[in-house]
This record gives sequence, C-alpha cells and structure tokens, in this order.
Amino acid sequence: MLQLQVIRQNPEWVKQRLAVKYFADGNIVDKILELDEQRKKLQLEFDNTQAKINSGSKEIGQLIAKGLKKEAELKKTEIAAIRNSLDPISQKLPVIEKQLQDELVKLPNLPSEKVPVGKTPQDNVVVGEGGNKPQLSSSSIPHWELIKKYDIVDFEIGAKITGSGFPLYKGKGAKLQRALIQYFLDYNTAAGYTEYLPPFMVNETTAFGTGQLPDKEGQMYYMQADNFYMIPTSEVPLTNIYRDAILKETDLPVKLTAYSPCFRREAGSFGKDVRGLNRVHQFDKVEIVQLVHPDKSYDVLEEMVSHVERLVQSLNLPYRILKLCGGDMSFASALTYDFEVYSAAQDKWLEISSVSNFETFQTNRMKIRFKDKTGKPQLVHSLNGSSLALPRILACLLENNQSADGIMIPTVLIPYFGESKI
RNA sequence: GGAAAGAUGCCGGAGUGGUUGAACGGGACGGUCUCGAAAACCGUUUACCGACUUUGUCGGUACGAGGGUUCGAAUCCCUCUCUUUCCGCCA
Repeated sequence: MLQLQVIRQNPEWVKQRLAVKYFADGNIVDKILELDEQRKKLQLEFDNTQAKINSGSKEIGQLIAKGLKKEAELKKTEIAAIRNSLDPISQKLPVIEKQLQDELVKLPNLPSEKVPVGKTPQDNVVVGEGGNKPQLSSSSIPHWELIKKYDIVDFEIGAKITGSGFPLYKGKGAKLQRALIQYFLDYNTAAGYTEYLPPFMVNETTAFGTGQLPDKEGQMYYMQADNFYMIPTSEVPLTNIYRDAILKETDLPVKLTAYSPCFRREAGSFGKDVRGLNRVHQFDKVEIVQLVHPDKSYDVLEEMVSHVERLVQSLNLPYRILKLCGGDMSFASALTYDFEVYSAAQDKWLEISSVSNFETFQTNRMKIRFKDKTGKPQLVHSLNGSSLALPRILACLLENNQSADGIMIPTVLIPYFGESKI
C-alpha cells in the first residue's frame, strides 16, 4: 500500500510511475485525494464536536460533585443535543475512511527509477549470467521422463491422493528434496539469516499484510471452516512476524529464512509450460526476508542477489539474472531480479528465484517501523527472495546432469544426499 | 469439544462509571554526583488522526477486537478472538 503522504505530495509523479507498470487507471489517484480531503473535513468537524461533549461532560461531573443537581440536569440535555448532531458525522466518517482504504489498496507499488521500461517478459534485461550449458547426448530426455526412469517422483499417485499438480516424491527423489532444503537453509544461516519454521496456514490479516489480499484470493487455497489460507510462500508468515512492531534502529537489518511447502492454485495455467515439475500446486521452497533501513534497501537488494547467485553457482547450473521491466513486475514490488536456470533437455529457461525490494509497500500495510535518530517512528523497507525454489532446480539437475551412468549429484550436495549419483 | 479464570503502557501490576493516558514497582533514556563506574537523587519516557502562529502548541482517538447503555466507560451489557488451567480426544 502506498503512503498517502507520498500521493498527496506529488500526485502527478505517482501517476507517471504507475504508468511504467502499465497501471492505466490514474483516476484512482485523483479519487484518493478527493476522499482524503473529505475525510479531513469530517475529522475536523468530529473532533470539534467531540471536544464540546468532553468538556461539557466534565462540567456535569463537577456540578454533581458540588450537589448542584438541577444545573447538572440542564447541562445534560444540552450535551445530549450536541451528541445528536454528532451522529451523522460519526456514521459518515468510517464510510469515507473505508472508501479511501479500498482505493488505496488498488494501487500497485511504484517501480523504482532503476526499473527498465517495457511491457512483456521480452523486455526484461539480462544483467548477469554464468555456468555452462551442457552438451547432452541425443538420447537425453526431459525430467518428466527421467523421474519415471529412476522412479523418484510419481505424479499419478500424487493425483490419486490429491489431484494433478501434487507430486509424490519417492525414495532418492524424496531424499534429494530433503538434502536441497537442508543445504539451502545451512547456506542462508551461515550468511546471518535466522532460521524459522512458520505455520503453513495464515489468517486474513497476515495475508493482507504481504499483499496477497485483496484480489489474489483465487491464487491461494482457502480453509472456509476456519477462515485460513494455505501459504503461497513462507514470505507471508515470515514478514508478518514483525507486523505492528516498532524496532530499534540497532535491530536492523532483520534477516530471516525459512523452509516451507508452498501452495498455489495456479488458476488458469495450462499447456506445455506446466509439464512435469515446471508448474505444480505444491512445492518446496526456502525463502529469505530482510527488514532494513530505508537508506540501505537497494544495497541490500544487490547483496541478496549475489547471495542467491553464489548459491546457484555452487550447484553448477547454467543461469542468468534478469532485471524485470515495469510491465512484468509484481503488484507489490519496486524492483525485482529473477533468476532462471537453463533446462537443457527442454531447451528452456526456468525461473527459480525472484528477489525483490518492496520498499514500504508491505511495511505500510503491516506497520513495521523503527525509531530513527529523532525518535520518530518510520517505516522500514522489506525485501525477499527465493533461496531457492526446489522443483525447477530438481528438473534442471536431472536434465543437465543425466549421463549413461545415472544422474550426477553436485559436489556440495553429496554430504547432504549421501551419494554421488542417482 | 466441555468447564473455569483472564487479556491494561517497554515489562510486572493497580484501577468496578466523573481531571486515569492511566497509581505503584521495574526497565530504558537524560542530568547531578564521580577520575570513571556502581549506588543514590532529580527529570523524561505510547501510537495514530487533524488544526495551526509546525523542531512547538492545541483538539480528537486508542486499556484484546467489534458493537451497545450513558451527559460521561479501562470500569456496566452483548458478540467475537486469543491466553492459561482442568477434563475429553489425540501425533
């Protein structure tokens, strides 16, 4: 959620920045300013009337204390009349406030000045790459065939148990997941991130805090009986740990990491992009989150990108880093880098991490603040990134490392996996 | 799932209708003292909204959340949420 203050101060600039994200409805900005004016006017009226009631009530108390019953009764009817005049205001005020809020949450975050102009994924800018694309033999096969060959992931039984898109990992497949999770977590904690294991279901307030609600209900699994949502990423519970908190400046940066399964309905996805492990309803991911001083968030973003880059490098996968253009960015982000690994048997780049700076967009919703040097509370900046998402990593490992001898496990994973190949 | 108790400021904890934004204690911060520190003493210490003569003054809101009674509610009533203890069930 954008800060009202920012919109007030420079509405035209806000509209310009929104246009970079191809958010066309600039009228919302004007509507917000208008509602804000109305709200202020009502607020003033309310405050003044309430002040009269408060001082009048105090007088009544004093009159009663002096035993001046008659005068007190007189005053009572006087105040009651003022009270009645307050009713229409106190009914109208929350309505306007709600309208203002409803408009405010419709606006996406403003893209940073660093965001490349562009509308589609073709306009994203490659800012880094590494690793070598493997030369596979003609007999090489895609991962959805490899998992059958080695009997390590079973989609049919997953579908039998739950439905399509719920893979069942088996044997060495299951163990490799565990190895990857543990390796990723160890890597993150070694860099100073505190490990958490959060709840996998969250309430409405929490889902609102990170921007999943409103409007993205359809992407989350929902437990009607309890009004809970299955988390689409552990970013949601992790960032909400600090909802409504006022931190000390010396507490920053706050660095959090967690493993969790992620649940996504992926309503509307279809076609060959969803084959095998490319797109599933439940997958495992290790996430990193940071809450930082506003002056430092863009440095921290770069630091998180290189943190993830070193992790990808350690797995010996060919990768590239994209800076997303305005049109391809998510609702809440101010600047996003995507990591993609090259899946050789599919001849395709697969997204395995997305690292973003949200500036105050999330923290304004959650009211995560710190006290600056003057003692005033100020919103912190929030950032997060995948470090890393597992299924596509697995797909690439299987495809790129296939050989006549089996699938070769990257050296860094051998201590966790216990073997050098599948 | 059943029963009981409870939810107050950074923390502990008073407060059952009228200067209580909140006693008392602790913490934190500032000061005095000291070579320095401890102790002692003095002082300060919430957030949000708004107005203005905008490093300040004033008004409003907030004692789990929402609603109600009243001239006036932390205090009375209703609903909900959460916590603790006991019982039941259970990995």
